[in-house]
Amino acid sequence: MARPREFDRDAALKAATDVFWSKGFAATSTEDLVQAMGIGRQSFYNAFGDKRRLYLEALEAYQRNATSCHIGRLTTPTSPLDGLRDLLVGLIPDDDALRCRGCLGNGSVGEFGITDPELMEMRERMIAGFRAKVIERLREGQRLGQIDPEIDIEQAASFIEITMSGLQLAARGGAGAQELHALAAFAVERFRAR
Amino acid sequence: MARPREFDRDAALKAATDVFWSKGFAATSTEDLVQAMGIGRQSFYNAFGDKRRLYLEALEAYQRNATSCHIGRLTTPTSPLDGLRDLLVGLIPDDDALRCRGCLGNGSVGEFGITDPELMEMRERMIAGFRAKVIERLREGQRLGQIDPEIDIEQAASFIEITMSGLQLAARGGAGAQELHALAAFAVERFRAR
DNA sequence: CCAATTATGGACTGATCAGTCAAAAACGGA
DNA sequence: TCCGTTTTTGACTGATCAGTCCATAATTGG
Repeated sequence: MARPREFDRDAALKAATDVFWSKGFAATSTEDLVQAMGIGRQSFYNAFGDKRRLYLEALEAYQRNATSCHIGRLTTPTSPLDGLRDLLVGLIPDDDALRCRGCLGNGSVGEFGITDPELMEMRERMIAGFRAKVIERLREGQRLGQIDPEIDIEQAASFIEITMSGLQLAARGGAGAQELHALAAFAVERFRAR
Repeated sequence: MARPREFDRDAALKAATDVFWSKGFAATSTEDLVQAMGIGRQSFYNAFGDKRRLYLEALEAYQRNATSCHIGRLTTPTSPLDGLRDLLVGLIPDDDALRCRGCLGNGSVGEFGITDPELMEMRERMIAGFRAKVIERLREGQRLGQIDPEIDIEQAASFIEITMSGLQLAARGGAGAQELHALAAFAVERFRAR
């Protein structure tokens, strides 16, 4: 019916994601993008709309994937506290080049703050399911007597979230893998019942 | 000897800081800056070098001031745990417009990561004294039996730092003052000896 | 009052920005 | 083979970017 697209859309999206991830939105030019994606300018606009739409699509796919990984790490271990530790430790890649990119989602918060309603809507949409899983695991930990029964679960969940942000921002700032892994374990240990 | 400058350099620097703080480096144009600073273009370049030098100067002054405020809050209360709580709670302004700007230093980490050696040097220089004060207060807390003696002080200090980052990033993302104050208190409470 | 020096305002620079246009090319269906 | 549709290519757009130039203004020491 029509000429087929020559490039792999998903691969191009991934390449674009990597550029945004490393450099942020504002510092990334469309030239950077088409270069990294290996496609022509018009193909770029045909397939992805414009720079902002591409960013939104990249961020959405990134968050979806990241959340799924997080939930996997959180729920796989038998013990709730182990799950929480795997969640936090698993945020921090051993590979320097990966780790020092930090988190695209946090980058988006830092760059746009509350200025973009569409981004805020996306954040809320993405966080909800994940947060529910964290709460579930925290409750389970309290039920098993592994987590301090004095702790307020909602606050603990928020605390896990900001700890994730803090770890990832430290990673972007150049902190070492070993140090951050230890710090992740330290944070989880603060929940343990004694 | 020569014509005196007509504007207040410190006030102009403060105005520039506010713009960088809200929008980040890349998204701020020199036009934004001269507008906010209320000075002419040439005066801008005469007095501050260029956009990057101005950013470095703004960030340095910001960090110096912020660190001094943090240390004040940390050391004023008699009780170490109260000092740590004041430190974290004091990060979060009640005023919405202030709070949702987050922290310029964290913004710089998010925007530049490890790509700018001059920024990394500044970060290390700024963190050192503050971290020492946190460690001092933590040790005092352990000595007084207020802080869990099992806790490793170095890790606890790093943990305080990432908690600060996490809180400020959440503030930039639009989290409420009450929620973040409670979260700050929650974090400190994790240290208490029982 | 003049000379030296610095500050100011506004026009100007080439580079880069995001995004568009038009024509050629590659396909499937008739 | 030819048509309708979409992709590709590369040139092109006006806007904005960071930074400079220059003529004029304001100041102080001589």
